[in-house]
Amino acid sequence: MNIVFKALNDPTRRKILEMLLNKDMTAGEIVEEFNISGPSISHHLDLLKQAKLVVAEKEGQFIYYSLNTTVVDEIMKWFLQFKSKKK
Amino acid sequence: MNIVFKALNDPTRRKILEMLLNKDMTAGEIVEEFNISGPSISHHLDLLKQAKLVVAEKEGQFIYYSLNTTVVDEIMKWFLQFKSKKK
DNA sequence: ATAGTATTTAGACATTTGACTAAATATACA
DNA sequence: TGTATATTTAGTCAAATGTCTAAATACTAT
Repeated sequence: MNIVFKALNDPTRRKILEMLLNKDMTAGEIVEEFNISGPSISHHLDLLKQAKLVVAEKEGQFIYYSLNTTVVDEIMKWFLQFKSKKK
Repeated sequence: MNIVFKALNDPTRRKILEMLLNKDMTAGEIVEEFNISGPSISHHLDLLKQAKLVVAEKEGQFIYYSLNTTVVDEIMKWFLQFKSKKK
């Protein structure tokens, strides 16, 4: 839980998640979308991976990143308790 | 948006939100629930206030904190785009 | 007015974070 | 084998974060 909120607490990482909504991407393709060095993006991807928000799959010399939306369900559950609050 | 994710990225602050689900509380009452100094809790409350996740209302010498769940709707919307992802 | 309670503000400090460059690893291909 | 490409790991550094104590502010009541 902690790690998920941490992973989401960064605009770059949230942007990456949104980009992956459209299509799976290699680390290199993701890097091209930002004015941030490769190693920095790699670090962001690592955090997203730790939070299980993305999955990495090696394909030849590329590594494809894709969304793993199952963790979103868990987070949503946490938020839902606030939605059902009686006023 | 940024400030909301930031506010949520701390176990103490999330715990405070959960506590406020049950009842409105004064800063002092909240402090009693943690092994953290008053000023530190005050700072956490300030962040939650900035994110508009809580509302503070002065009542005599006390300040009552209560949930403001409308921001939750906005966050939920952000998460929903990932729920509707086709596989 | 004075003292006591509730809370915040200010300032200091250690830890965490996000960025960078340089180096390491892994794969592809000539 | 040797070189180019893709990506990560390692190490450094400045800025942000969470904690604390001390001091300031605001209200209550004697």
